[in-house]
Amino acid sequence: MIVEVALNLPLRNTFDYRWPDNLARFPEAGLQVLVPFGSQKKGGVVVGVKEHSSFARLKQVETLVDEEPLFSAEMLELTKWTSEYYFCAWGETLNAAIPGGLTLRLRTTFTAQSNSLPQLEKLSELPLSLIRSQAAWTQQEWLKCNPDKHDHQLLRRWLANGDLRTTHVFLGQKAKPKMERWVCLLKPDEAKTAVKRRKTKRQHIFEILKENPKICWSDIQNRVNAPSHILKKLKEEGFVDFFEKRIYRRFMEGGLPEKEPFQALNPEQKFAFDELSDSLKKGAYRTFLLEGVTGSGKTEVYLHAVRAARNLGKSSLVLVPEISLTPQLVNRFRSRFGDLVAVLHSGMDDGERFDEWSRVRNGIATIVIGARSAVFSPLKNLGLIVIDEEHDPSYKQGESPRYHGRDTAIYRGFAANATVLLGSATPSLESANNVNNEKYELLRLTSRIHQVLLPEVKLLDMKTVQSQKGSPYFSSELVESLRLRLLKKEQSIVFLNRRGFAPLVRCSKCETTYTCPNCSLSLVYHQAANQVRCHQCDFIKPLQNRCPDCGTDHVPIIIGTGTEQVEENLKMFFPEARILRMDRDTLHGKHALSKMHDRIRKHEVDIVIGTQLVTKGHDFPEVTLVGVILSDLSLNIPDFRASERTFQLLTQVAGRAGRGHKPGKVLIQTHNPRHHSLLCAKEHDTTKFRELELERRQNLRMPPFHSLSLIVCSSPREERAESIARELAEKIQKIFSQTSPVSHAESNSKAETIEVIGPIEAPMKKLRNRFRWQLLLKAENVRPILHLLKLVFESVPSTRRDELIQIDVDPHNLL
DNA sequence: CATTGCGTTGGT
DNA sequence: CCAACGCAATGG
Repeated sequence: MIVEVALNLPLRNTFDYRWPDNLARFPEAGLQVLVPFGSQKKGGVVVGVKEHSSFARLKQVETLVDEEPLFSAEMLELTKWTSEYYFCAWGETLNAAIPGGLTLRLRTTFTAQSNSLPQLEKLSELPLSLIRSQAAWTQQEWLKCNPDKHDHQLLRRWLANGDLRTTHVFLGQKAKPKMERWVCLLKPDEAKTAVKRRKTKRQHIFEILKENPKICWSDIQNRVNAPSHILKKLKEEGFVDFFEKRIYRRFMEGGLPEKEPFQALNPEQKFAFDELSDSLKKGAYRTFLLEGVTGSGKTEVYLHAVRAARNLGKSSLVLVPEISLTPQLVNRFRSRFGDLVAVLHSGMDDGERFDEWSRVRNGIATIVIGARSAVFSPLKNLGLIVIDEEHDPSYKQGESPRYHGRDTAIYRGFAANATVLLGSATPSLESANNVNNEKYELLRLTSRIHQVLLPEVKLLDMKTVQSQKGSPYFSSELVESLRLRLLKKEQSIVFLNRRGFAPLVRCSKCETTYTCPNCSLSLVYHQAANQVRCHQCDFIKPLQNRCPDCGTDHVPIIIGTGTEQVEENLKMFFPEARILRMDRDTLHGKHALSKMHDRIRKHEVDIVIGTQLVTKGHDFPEVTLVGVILSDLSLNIPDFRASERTFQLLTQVAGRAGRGHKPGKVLIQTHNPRHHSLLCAKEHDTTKFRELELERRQNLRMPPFHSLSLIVCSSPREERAESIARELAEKIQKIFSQTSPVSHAESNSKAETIEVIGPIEAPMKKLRNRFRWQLLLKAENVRPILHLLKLVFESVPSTRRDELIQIDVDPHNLL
């Protein structure tokens, strides 16, 4: 038999291998295997089994990793669709679909072929001592010695001359099932040697076993001191037997939360639920968009829908943006469904994630709640998919495979005849448009539960409003409102979507702003560390009183503001207030975010200042004021989605105000008080915003009315990035002209026309020392674009080792 | 992506 | 003359 294997490489094709007889089982699609590849070995997944191959000389599969397929037919189909739609290698998607701990690990070892390697003494110190001490060493050990350029050169020469050989050893997977040893009683101790006054340990063990005929080894050890040799003896004598039992590591602290009853639904929730329940019963694919303001009880609808699916014997998948995946949310599900819930997110370690994933695969857990990649979780008999905060940009993966979690989930739902429920207070325009097109059905929750009113929103025009003494970034009205909340012992949130102290640093002499040496970006000043940092790469430099450009000693000028500075200002205005800054710089450790949420809920802080992090997470009932500083930041980004993003951020953060019984107030400081994003956010008018923005998008010929794909060419050399992009553009033009007159006429029908924008320099011209040029493809439909991409990349354009062509279908970041 | 082989350059 | 490097192809 011959198998087709998909490898985790950016290659469009699969590779055929012979299936040797000595493997433990017959070939089957979905099995994970280790195969020889060129002079190396690679992990891969069997995606097809066949009898003939068009290749004459086939190598054979080397190792079968597990006797059970890692992927079901359904998952193979879903990952295949994902890689075709997002134009990436199947193997890459397969790799993204499994928990990281299951990726196959290989070790490369170098072995010296003779006692003396030529020119050994030329090595630098550390590598030399390594090689002197051992004749074989691993690549890891070698890299640990920090070999320099010449050391690498020498190594390569040895390999070329045959002085050194490399071998690749298969190490298996990092994550392994955790086993526990159990003891079970086979027969009671006949010889009742109860002569002695004190119980022997042996008798004690028998007593325990009499109570619990099957018990964990460590439980016995906890109750009887050091019984391991006694237990071994008992086994030899045939009284007991040992067996191994798999245990599942859990990320959640503590046990299960207390069981909580389902809340009664209000009429709107009930209507939405009935629709969902109806659809679940019919078992045909349908997608609903549940639009409901913050606090309108969307989660309760999700919970009821999950229960309805469960009552039908169906499993449920709940997708949530990474940062809203807090214990509060998870506990709401766990308090209703207990251990049927599996949680998958990036904060877990490999073992935990592997175990949660295994619980899903083994059918122990039938409800998954997780971030983007959970869309690939191995649920069987899927009935319901919920995508919470459907509009959230974090659903789009920034690196290959560049899939959109929501759109992939919808495809999965379609393929599985499931009911899909998208939830948001501020639906994406894509989804809004799909409602208009009748692809989705709209469900609405218009009132906040407990009759809480929507907060009053006020726009403060920073051009006319009086600003606070001491800080040009605060209006006196915001400061006074904050003061009032402090007096009333109520909480406030100040939102500013920029971290650090100040976004610009300038030399007072030559007036140049400090820029990142690796990226075309300004360096951001961070006061706590007295450093300037690049927010795109890892560049960090202490701030010195010497200009890096002109070299003169001077005091740098700091321009603009960030969360760090706002925190400092607030401390100055309100020395006695308890202030919490919440941004990526204050977030340390895996439970940091939920700890901060806890502190806010316990009213241990008065004012929270933060970036987007404060817009998510769960309700803080005591917050009655939200202030937004520089609300125009997201508006000024040169991206067609800037106004959508701004509207969503403002609505989201405004929704933080007034969730308890006290009415909330929102103050938005802006320089664009007439912009529709701000005006609609002020009026809580998502419908109007949608209408205006959809019209704008139609005029711009942008999504959701047109489909985009972005091709980014990057190289350390600027002219190469440009020439690759130009080469691609030429190739595209050639394909356009080659299309035969007939099909060209067809393709000239409006729906098939593809517009090529570029090649142009990317807005962020340089990133991490790579220059970037881009091409944007635009058409009314994705299909012709995908077809074109296929033709263009049929023959791979020649790129060098350090050059890249990245393709992003439905891009969400055009910078 | 990593490796390999080939043709060029460049220095001895 | 070989070594070093850039470049393109290849992997089953």
